[in-house]
Amino acid sequence: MEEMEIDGASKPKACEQEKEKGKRIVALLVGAPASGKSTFCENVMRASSRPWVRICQDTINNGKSGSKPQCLKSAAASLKEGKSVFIDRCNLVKDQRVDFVKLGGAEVEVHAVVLDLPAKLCISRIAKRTRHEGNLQGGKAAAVVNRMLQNKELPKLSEGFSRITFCRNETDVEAAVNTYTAVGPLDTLPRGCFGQKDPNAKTQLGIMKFLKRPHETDTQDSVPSQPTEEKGPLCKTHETVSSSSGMANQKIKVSEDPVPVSISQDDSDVPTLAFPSISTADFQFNLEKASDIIVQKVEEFMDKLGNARLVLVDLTERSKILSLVRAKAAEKNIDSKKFFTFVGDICQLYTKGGLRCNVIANAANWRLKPGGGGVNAAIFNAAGAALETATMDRAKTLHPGNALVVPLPSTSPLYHKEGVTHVIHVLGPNMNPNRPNCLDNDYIKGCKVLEDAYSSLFKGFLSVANTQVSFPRSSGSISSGPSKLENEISGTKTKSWAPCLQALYNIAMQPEKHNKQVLEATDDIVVINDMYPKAKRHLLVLTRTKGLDCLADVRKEHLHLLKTMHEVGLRWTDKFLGEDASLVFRLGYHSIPSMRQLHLHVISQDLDSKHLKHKKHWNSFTTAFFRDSVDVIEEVDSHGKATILDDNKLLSMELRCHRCRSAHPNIPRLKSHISNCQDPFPAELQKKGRLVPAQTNSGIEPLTTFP
DNA sequence: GTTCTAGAAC
DNA sequence: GTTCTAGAAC
Repeated sequence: MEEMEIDGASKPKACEQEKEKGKRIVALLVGAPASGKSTFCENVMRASSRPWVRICQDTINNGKSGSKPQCLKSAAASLKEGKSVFIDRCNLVKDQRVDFVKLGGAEVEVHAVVLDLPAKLCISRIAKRTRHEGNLQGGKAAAVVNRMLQNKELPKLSEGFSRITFCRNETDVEAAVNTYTAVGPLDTLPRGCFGQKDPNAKTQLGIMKFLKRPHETDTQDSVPSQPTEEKGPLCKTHETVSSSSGMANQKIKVSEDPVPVSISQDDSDVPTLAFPSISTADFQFNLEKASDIIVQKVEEFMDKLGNARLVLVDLTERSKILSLVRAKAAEKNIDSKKFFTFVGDICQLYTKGGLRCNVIANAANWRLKPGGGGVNAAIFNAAGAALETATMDRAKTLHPGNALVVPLPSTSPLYHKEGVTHVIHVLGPNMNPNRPNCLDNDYIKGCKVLEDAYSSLFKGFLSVANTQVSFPRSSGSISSGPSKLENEISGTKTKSWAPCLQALYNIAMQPEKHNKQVLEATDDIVVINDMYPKAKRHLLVLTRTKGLDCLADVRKEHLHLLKTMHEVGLRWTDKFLGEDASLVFRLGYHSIPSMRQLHLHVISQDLDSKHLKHKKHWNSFTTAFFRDSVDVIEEVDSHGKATILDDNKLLSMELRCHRCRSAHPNIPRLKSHISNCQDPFPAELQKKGRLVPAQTNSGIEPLTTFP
């Protein structure tokens, strides 16, 4: 069909049909390692309507690094298919670029995008990438990056580029991403040099685009105003109620035309947290009590807010919680500039409501996963995969009363459409018996948890508000707070080991269906052998309580259960010790388990098993990551919850013998050591019955049992 | 949770 | 060349 040659050295000929497609683009990324080249490509490709292909020398060879000719060949082939290509390799000197420039022709224009970021930023990113490996990559990386940058030759138009974009900081990069994202299949970009390099440079499109009101942008997904498509109550409620009392709904007109009406120009820079009422929807928390708590907590935080604002949001003006809160806030004379209620969709506050909120709160579930309904589903939906990834990078679970601040990657639609820079997940108390951790109408506990939830939320917001400018400005003097670095997170990986994650849960729920594995079952617990024992004897005591998935979920009401599990575990150690008196046992929980459903490990301290293969296996049983059952019981008894040591460092710590504490370079050497080490266990372990030996040897305190 | 494997470490 | 690990994939 098409006749052009794919040999990189010969320029492709245009044929008539192709003119209709618009010109293809070869965009050479130019930048040091970790300057963000791949991220740039991914960010553009995620949202662009133009067919792009990223040609990455590091992965072109079936995921392995390949050669320049391979890249050239692949680029030519993609161009032939009508696609535009990103050349994702350093391209720091002219010689490395020249062959790619030759791909250009009548129907193919060649661009350079220069990610000329500070060397120290690239180096720190590399260090970050490899830090957990515990080697000295950081130092080496610094030398490599510095040397590469010393020899760099910035591209010039005279090399044959029709357009060069220089990015000197992350704001420039964002702008360039926006610019390239907006180039549709038939569009072209202005020719020339853009960015600070050229004094005659025109202002970059990207920044202007952002500063325009959203309906004016020409991004691919902006559609003509069609109010009939709107789903939320906003389209029915055209004007929010304003009361003449001290506390009012912010007076915003929402017309048929979804053009936002700014409250005032100044407001766009005010750090603003929009939050839904926590726990009052699906979790069925009493509205009166909830509104009291909201107002009380808002009042507490009022004088810490500075110029920041809090906005309680609900979908409908008939919202009971909004009117309750409004009335109570008015009663307390709370400054309505700093705190007000707002009717609208929390995912479209700016585009549909004209309200700028740089931070929004999500009424999350304990797993921090999308789904369910209501606000959680809506926010994850609107924010895209980037939020899910960014969230999972920070935490896997959240327990009631807590909040988790997640900087929103700039790739998220919520970021570029709504100006949301952070999402704060909050989990409140649950009064709905059909949801996990139901408090069974215990409002004493419930109110405490809800108070904690709002405190955590507002604290999280303040930490964000204090460290960043809420919205990009035209001046280019954007303060790049610490959170900016987080935009590096690239995000489409999703984890899908759900089936094995559920295995323990399934057994606990239906032990009768797992006869072969179950050693013992009562109404409260199930005992099984660990499927991959990490010692001669290793079994698990599972709770059968629904919604009790891990140690973080454990509260005082589970104290009796914890004691039962411990007693059952001890009973099994008796049996094993009768068979082999040389064994010593330890009973405890992993701080963050991999598998769902709270389970107590009962594990012999030989730690002699072919299944113990990795550092994290070893460290999960021999560092503070392993929480001794006796300690957990004591902590839950006295503080209502157990200490969770959720620190990846613990699992990647150096390998040390659990008896003599000597360090070993790798698992095989460690194993060979422990097979001979006869040292006594550390004194710490010999206290409080953390160790369970055959009999009470001298020096080891008697077992702790729980009546 | 395990398995697989590239590439680092030796 | 062989051993070992970390990370991806499942």
